Amino acid sequence: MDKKELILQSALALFSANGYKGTSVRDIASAAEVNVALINYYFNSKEGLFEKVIEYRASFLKTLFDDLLNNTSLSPIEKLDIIIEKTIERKFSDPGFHHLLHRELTLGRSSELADRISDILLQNLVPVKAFIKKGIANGDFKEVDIELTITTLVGSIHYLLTSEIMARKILGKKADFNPFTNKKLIQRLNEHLRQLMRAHLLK
Amino acid sequence: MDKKELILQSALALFSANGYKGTSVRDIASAAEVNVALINYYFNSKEGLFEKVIEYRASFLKTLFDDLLNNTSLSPIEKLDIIIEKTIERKFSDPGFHHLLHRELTLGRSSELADRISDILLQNLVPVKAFIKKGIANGDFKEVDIELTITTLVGSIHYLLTSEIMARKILGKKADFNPFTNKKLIQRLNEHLRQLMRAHLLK
DNA sequence: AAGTTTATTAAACATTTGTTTAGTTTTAAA
DNA sequence: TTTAAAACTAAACAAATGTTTAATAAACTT
Repeated sequence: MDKKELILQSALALFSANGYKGTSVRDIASAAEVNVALINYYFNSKEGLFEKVIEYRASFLKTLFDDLLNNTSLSPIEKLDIIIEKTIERKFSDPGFHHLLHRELTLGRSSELADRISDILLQNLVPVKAFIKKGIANGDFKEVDIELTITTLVGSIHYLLTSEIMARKILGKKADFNPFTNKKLIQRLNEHLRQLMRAHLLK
Repeated sequence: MDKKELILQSALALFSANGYKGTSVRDIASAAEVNVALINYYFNSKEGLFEKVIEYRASFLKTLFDDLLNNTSLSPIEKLDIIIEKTIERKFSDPGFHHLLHRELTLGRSSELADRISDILLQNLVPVKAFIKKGIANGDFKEVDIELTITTLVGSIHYLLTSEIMARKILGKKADFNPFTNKKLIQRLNEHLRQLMRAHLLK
């Protein structure tokens, strides 16, 4: 198999689990079963690899709301439900990667990287913002604070994914409960956010 | 001044800004202007210092809702507003420390520490949970998903504090806007959450 | 004042870190 | 098949890491 790809995969897994500083290039090389020097050969530096890892994985995150939201056969409520569902799906599909992004974002590190990461996180929010704005203009929605409404939507999901231990404690579950893979929790979150957003947005 | 305290203060600032792995004991010693060996003398190890730092700062976070929520002269709506205000205040009072807690929580590190951190974060949510539960039983509130409602409240605030860059982009602000200290933003967030929670909870 | 604990220090220690070098093997083109 | 580029490797490098040691200074105790 392509060793370059193997390095990217191993690095993604290790960075996600242990953080950037918590992962050594030797850890990565060992996991990918390649020579350490190959990392510098392909990616110049550990930092270079890190950037490529984010680029590599970020492409999976695009869910392209645009088509859905421009579909005129759907009611605003139906569109809202889809937004909620897709946003949950995206975050739950890889909590580790989201942790990675947010961890680096909260550090005082290179603002160029922070800039790129925040762009990745934000790209899916732009069409949602436009959708709510349009809904208000149409009179479908109440005059809410658009930006903070989006923050609430994403923040609710994100906070539940903070950590397994945290989620278990909030929900009052036992140690055998895995919040990151539990289908019932995903459904429960969908119902909560649908209810919340309906009450918040609809007149 | 007490050198032990100086170390704790410097360590808190550096761990908050650069993360646990991103901070060396020499960085801390240098900032506190003490000899490196003093860290091990007082705290045995870097890890030991880290735990003491969290303990040291966590005590500031207790806002004691209990008194407020047991005050019968306040209406449920007034209590709700206070909860929102105090929760925002607490998070905004030290975003760096919250970042520190959450960063370590998302890592696969020692689950004993993760346990303690999640307890710190959760301690203020317990009385809120009881408050909503009581409100539902009284008929003041709708039958909402209590745990996820709390998640929404805290998650909304937390997400806005993810990073300065992120907050600026979400809100469409320029580089000179500091979301962490901006009083207007705090007020705006208060208004948003009041509106949101009223629509969500009240019949 | 003598003795004893506590506070503080400079230096050394053993690992681990990311990176480079200089060489070998493999692949592919001419 | 010769040649050149690409892929890969073992070893070494310099710097940074957390921790310990052995010694000294300061602060109490008796």
